[in-house]
Amino acid sequence: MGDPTSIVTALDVAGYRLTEPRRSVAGLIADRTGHFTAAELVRDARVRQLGVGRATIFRTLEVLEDLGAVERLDLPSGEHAYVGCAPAHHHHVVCSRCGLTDEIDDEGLRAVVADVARRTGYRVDDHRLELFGLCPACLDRAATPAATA
Amino acid sequence: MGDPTSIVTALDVAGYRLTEPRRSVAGLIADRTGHFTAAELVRDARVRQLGVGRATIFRTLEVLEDLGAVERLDLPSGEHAYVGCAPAHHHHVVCSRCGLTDEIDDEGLRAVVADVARRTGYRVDDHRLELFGLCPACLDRAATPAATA
DNA sequence: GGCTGCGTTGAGACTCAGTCTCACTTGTGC
DNA sequence: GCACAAGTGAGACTGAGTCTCAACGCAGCC
Repeated sequence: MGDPTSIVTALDVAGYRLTEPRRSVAGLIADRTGHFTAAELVRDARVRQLGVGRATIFRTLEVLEDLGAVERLDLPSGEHAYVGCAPAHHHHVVCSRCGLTDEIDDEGLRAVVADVARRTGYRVDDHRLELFGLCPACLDRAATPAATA
Repeated sequence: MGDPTSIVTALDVAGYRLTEPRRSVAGLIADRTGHFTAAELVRDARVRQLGVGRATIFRTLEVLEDLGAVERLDLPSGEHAYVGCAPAHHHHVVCSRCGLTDEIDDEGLRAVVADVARRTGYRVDDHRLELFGLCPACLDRAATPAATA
């Protein structure tokens, strides 16, 4: 995503302290294009010698998830991953090859959820939709015979 | 769900051996109405003194998931749970209070998925929808003032 | 029914994600 | 600059899930 400022701002606005470790984690997340696991951030922090502890990374991710600055995904493999994203209700389509994610708005799904609620009698409070497939770039690469090796 | 036969049959049809531990696990799953975790099955097996090992329960769940006889859910808490279900593509609505689950067919969602694919350029191969809320029984209970304690 | 091969099993060691505790540090308001 | 609460790092801990390996037992064959 490239810009840690929005994450830092979100923390500031929510009344959290802007500490050095939190800025570092924001930077790590900003440098990620696709989804990432907590373990990957821990590894990144170690490689860059940021001196940020494991516990801090988990805590910061938890705070950022609360703020909606990152969202948690459950990959088909069962892994828990995160993506940096805008703090509004939406869903993600995830490239199974390169890990790139795109945000999808809630528009079409709302009718589906309402329909399910009507048919089952449930009151639906929360929902999660995740789509997995190939992003346009990976589709292109897959279509080019030379690249299939 | 009440009937372990369908699970046992699914194993048989797929060419898996019908062993005593597998029948036991099928029985445990059949006795469950809502979702359950692997850890719960392990506990159940120990309580009923079935002599089924932890590893066997994990392995059997993996096989049954492959066969589509159970499906894995990711609860909002981050826990991995399973539900026994029919081996056809569908989704689940889960009661956050009692854990009851209902199956939803894929009907309305297909258009949403197609629309997302068109707009993002992704080729969507797989998707997962999970709805969380209150089942009709829990809604009733919540509406009865005496029961809200 | 007995034999045999190999798929399956249980026990337990292991890995790894995530949580918790606690003494120490640091950001922020005054 | 100071005080204090929020935040931190280290590391112990927990629990889910995996892996290994010797032993077991199901199912096909005679």
